[in-house]
Amino acid sequence: MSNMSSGKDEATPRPNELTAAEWEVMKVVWERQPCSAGDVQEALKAERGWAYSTVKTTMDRLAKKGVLALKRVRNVQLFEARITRTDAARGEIRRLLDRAFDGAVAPMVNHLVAHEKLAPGELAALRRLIESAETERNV
Amino acid sequence: MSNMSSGKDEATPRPNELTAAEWEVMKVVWERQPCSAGDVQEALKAERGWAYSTVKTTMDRLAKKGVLALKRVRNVQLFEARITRTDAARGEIRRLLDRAFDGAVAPMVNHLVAHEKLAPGELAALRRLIESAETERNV
DNA sequence: GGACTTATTCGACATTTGTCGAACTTCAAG
DNA sequence: CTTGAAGTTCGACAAATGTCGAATAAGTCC
Repeated sequence: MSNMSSGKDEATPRPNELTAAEWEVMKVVWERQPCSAGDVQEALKAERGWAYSTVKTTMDRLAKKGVLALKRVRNVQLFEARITRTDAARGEIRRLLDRAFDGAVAPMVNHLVAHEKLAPGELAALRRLIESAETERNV
Repeated sequence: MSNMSSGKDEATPRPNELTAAEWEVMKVVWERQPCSAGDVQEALKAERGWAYSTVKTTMDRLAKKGVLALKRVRNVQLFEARITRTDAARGEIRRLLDRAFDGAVAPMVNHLVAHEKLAPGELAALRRLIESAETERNV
């Protein structure tokens, strides 16, 4: 017992988990890929005061992890995401789900709805979303 | 500028974030607190093969962080949680929310409902939960 | 070609986390 | 008091993360 997903291993044996810093740069990459380390550093200069090398190191590690693809054009390296933001989010959620909610989705959503602030309209939107999900199931 | 905190630093300046290992021991503590490091090690012996010192170190760090309270009884130390599991979950969710969803709750719930597997009944339960939340708002 | 501007490469360092083992302190008994 | 078992303290270590700066390599322009 205690197994996992039915075999389907590709180039990413271990789940793609991004660290805080990695998320920061990935967000920029997803927005303006393909882009160079300089582009990202530029974009983040305001919020984070990261030095070029900090950003570059993070991106290199990301590339080593297979999260970013890299190709050179002239003397510049252009990075592109190998995973979508949704994929990354899913990995993150899985981790949280396992760590804090023993893998159960419902309790987590429950917690979100019960303890986090949701704008009035968001609740309605969520209800609609769930309703459509239910309908989908019953079709 | 940027920062004039009306001096109010106590024991928990920064949000309580627990690491994977810490969650593991905290889950046990929440279940059978007050308890000793030995108790926790015992309880986790099956799943994790952790040595006593591993568990103890983790608990000490937790205590240092202020997440666990400690009192001695004779020559034994008994630990007790200073935060509830819900608090911890909230901290975890906040972190994920900020990291991956730019702080927006709705997109996260959306993702959960749309991409994670939910048992048929769970959707209904969730819908009910949301409905009651909506009602609460309108009362 | 030389001077500049840009990127890139590498290696470093401080922290945090995951994991321990060895040495030492206490108690309760014999 | 002597002996153990049970518990505690400390210090270590490797790997992962956050962050850089200095030394290099590559183009660009006159």
